Amino acid sequence: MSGGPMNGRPAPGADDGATDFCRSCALSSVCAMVGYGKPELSPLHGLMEHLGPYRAGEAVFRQGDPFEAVYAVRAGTVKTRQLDNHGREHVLGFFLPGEVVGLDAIYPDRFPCDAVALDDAQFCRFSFPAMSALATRQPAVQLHLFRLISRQLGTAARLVAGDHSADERMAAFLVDLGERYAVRGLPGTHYQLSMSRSEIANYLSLAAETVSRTLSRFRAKGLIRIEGRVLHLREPQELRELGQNLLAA
Amino acid sequence: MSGGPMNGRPAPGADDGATDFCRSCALSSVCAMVGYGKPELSPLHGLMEHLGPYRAGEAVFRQGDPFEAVYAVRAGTVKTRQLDNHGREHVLGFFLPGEVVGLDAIYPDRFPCDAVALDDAQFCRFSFPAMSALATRQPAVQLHLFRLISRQLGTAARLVAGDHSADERMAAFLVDLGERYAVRGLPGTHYQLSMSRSEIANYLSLAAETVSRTLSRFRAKGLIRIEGRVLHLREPQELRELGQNLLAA
DNA sequence: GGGCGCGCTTGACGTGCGTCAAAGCCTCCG
DNA sequence: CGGAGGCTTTGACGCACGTCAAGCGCGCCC
Repeated sequence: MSGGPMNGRPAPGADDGATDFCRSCALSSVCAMVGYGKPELSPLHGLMEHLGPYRAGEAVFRQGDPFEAVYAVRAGTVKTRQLDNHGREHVLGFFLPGEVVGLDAIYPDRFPCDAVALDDAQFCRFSFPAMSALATRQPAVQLHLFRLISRQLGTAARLVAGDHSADERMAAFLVDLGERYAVRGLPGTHYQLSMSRSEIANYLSLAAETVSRTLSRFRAKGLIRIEGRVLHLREPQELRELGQNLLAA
Repeated sequence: MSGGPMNGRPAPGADDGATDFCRSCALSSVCAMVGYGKPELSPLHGLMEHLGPYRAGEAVFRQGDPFEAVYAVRAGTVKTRQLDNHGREHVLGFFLPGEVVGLDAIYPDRFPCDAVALDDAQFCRFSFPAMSALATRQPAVQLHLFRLISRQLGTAARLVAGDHSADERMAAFLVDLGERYAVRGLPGTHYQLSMSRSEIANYLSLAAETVSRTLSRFRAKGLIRIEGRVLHLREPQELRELGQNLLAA
């Protein structure tokens, strides 16, 4: 399953083999609700459309853009980032295939951050008005959306709470990424870090040098193995304990 | 206005004079929608009920409790906190009158944290199933709820992003509190800190000593004045600049 | 009223991580 | 194939903030 290549650019609404992938998407229930895979129905038209591919570095949306839709990652990886009034970048998060970007834009009605592809990436764009309308007719969809936003809120809160050492942060980051891949059916102990060290550092509020040192220390202890940008978690359990205060129960 | 005592324990659904206060509540539109203030309708029954008063230190809900309702602060102040697996407390947030606690419980369907009164406090408890049902019938309520959760998400994200000095954090904290009071129609430059120094410290990921020192320094610079637990912002603009990277635009 | 305890403040000291600097490695492009 | 520039690693050093400790003020309760 993990080896299945993503089809280049499937026709929207068609049963294109990507439904395999879609099963693990956070918005799959929305697509299912409107009859995805049954092209003859296809009320998906106007609700969802495919976007991309984007190249590494390209922006899907930008800070200040009016909010009209949320984006499910279909393939590749994205980061969200804000630029502060000194022009410094702050990485808010990384999003893997199956995850949803843009939920923090609902309130201000504008995107509070850029979303930038870290590698070749594709998206499913869900019109928010259309999805809201669907949600009023389908309580299950409404609840699903409530839960989706609430979940990100819980995650964010956990990260805010407490000052944590570089080791804790780094271990939690690696385990968290692994678990998020695992949820989508990919190997959770063997994955590609598509973000640079300094992006990781920025996200974790550390210096890039500290990230590098910490990884070296983890490697020396036999906790991980690194080959280029591919990461092996050799002692996931031990890493999990290191980062336990930052991780979900 | 700030001096007006809150009625002890008004009858649910009755127009009890608290409607004045209610105008500034984040869930006022929900109450308005079901005809609050028109006792003869009162479908509020089953949707909302009054809770309290609670004494300082009492818990409104606890980590692990099943999620059934969200709570709007009616009077007083609450903190939310988690206990990690070493038994250490992590303060997640403080909630003022008019603000809503418990939105992060929707996803896990359990409260991820305790909510503890910091002083005498009262609440409006909104049954979540009832509110969801209302939301499917009233798209405006649905949107309002989406926005409410999304707003907290944006706030949390801003706090996560970046490592900030004690001065930045502290200044942002004070200004933020002031602005939140101001939104509810209370003086934003002259308010009571109902939380202890160590609770502030915990929330900001600082040591209590650092909070104390930072406040002393602010006082020495003439930025604030402190009388007991009452705080005056004497140079709100300067404080705002100090903490600008942590504050909303 | 008097003593006890807790919260707050202030000082002295230690340390984790940021900063600066230099060197190795990979990629891309001429 | 070779050079340049960016990413990564590693070392040396300094600083902001945590930790430890002592003293103070206030409220609470006996």
